[in-house]
Amino acid sequence: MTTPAQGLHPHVLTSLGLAITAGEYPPGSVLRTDELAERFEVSRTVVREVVRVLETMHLVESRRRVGVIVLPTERWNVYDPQVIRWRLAGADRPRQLRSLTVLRSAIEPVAAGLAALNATPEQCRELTEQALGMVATSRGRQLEAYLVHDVAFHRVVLDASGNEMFARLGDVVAEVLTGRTRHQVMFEDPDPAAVTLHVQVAEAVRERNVARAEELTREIAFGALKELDVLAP
Amino acid sequence: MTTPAQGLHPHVLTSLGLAITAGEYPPGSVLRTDELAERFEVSRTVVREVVRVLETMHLVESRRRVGVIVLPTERWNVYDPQVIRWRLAGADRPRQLRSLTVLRSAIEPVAAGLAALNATPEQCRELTEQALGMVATSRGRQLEAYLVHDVAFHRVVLDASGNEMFARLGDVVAEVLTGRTRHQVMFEDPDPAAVTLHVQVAEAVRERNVARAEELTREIAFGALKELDVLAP
DNA sequence: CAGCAAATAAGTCGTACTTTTTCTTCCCGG
DNA sequence: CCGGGAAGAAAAAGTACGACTTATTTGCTG
Repeated sequence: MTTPAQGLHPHVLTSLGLAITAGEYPPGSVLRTDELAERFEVSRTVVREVVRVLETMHLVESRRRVGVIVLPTERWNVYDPQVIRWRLAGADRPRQLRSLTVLRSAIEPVAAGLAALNATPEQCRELTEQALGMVATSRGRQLEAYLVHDVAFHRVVLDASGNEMFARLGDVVAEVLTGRTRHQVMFEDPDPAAVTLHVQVAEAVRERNVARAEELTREIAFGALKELDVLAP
Repeated sequence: MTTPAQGLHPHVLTSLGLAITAGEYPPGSVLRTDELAERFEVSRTVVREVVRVLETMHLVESRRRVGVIVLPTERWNVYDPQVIRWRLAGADRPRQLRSLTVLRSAIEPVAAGLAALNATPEQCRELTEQALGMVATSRGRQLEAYLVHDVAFHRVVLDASGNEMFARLGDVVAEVLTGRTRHQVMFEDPDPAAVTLHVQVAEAVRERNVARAEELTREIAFGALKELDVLAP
């Protein structure tokens, strides 16, 4: 139940973070620092630091004479990679995966367009390489190897966009892709059409074809949405 | 120079956060906790909590026997509202505003499309109301009042999308719009074309016209990009 | 060059004290 | 007799300080 922990703070932080994001403490619940200190067998100092961190994630709010109050989901800092990881580990993983995939479908086409505008030759090369890697590993149950190339590909696109907000979404995309491979129904080899699309995106970026890079990426995103049946019934 | 402060922790946090995001300590700089404690005239306890918070924002990294190391920009949690506010207060405000506007241009059209699909009657009403408010305040130097409606409008769209990742971007959009009004060259009344577009978006959402809502919002975003000349020279 | 020893700064702990906020109680006036 | 408000008590977070632990680096020595 408890994480192995190297360092007390990380241990308590992940334990509490997981518990809260899992809905173990409904919004409005009140925790007390010394109660937590006792429960985790650490000093109040450690608990306080953890609470401060959870507070910046807007998972909780600390009020004098009251305690540490769990905040409703709408307040949570859902872009915090740690929060994302916690939530993906929990029960509403599917819902979370949908939200994030919709986000991807909005961001990645635009990012790809910008990448076609801004990618360095090195990035173009890297992109092509990863796309070819995807082709090479797309058959014969090499899902793990395929995943590595897939993640790398999307990361390069986001980086090459030249927009830092997009670039920082690399981790999120990585989580989504990893989650999909490992937990979704993906006994089959990847869709050949998707693989082809990736190769074509690499091409489009190399040829500085903004509209085409954007449109092709839109198709990839569309595929991902279909896979999770986010689309209307 | 120092913030008024209600509570030591917030004071030290904002001071240090602002200093770091302003580039006052270049990446790789090393701070020591008791040096900071002395400088801010607070106990090491408070400094440690602050450092822990800055650590979750990936502004710094704390290493034993070394100290607190300032991380490079690429590591920063640029989606953290606090970090955004700090950076918008600093020198690279223009660059920041561009990044965020590009992000908006990717997100908001998709959000508007989803809003057309998912908005409640109440949200449709709210949307129309804000759009009309924009019309009413778009002439005669009522920039502040106009801003209120503009912010509210975009917030409703993001909320109505039904996607929590989009919804949480409301604050970011608010910051961008506020920043634009207050610091950009905006002595003129708002562009009438933009105002009309907002009214039309409200219409499209009400009529459940997904494609039209998306396309109109894309035009709004395009206008915002043009305003900051993000577009290619 | 390997390995050991010392120095250093963060990590942890316990306790004492302060401050803010809320709950209780009691008194006064209506 | 009841309501309201002020004074007081209580509870929990916020802050401080000092002692001790532990990991890591540096540098010395064999």
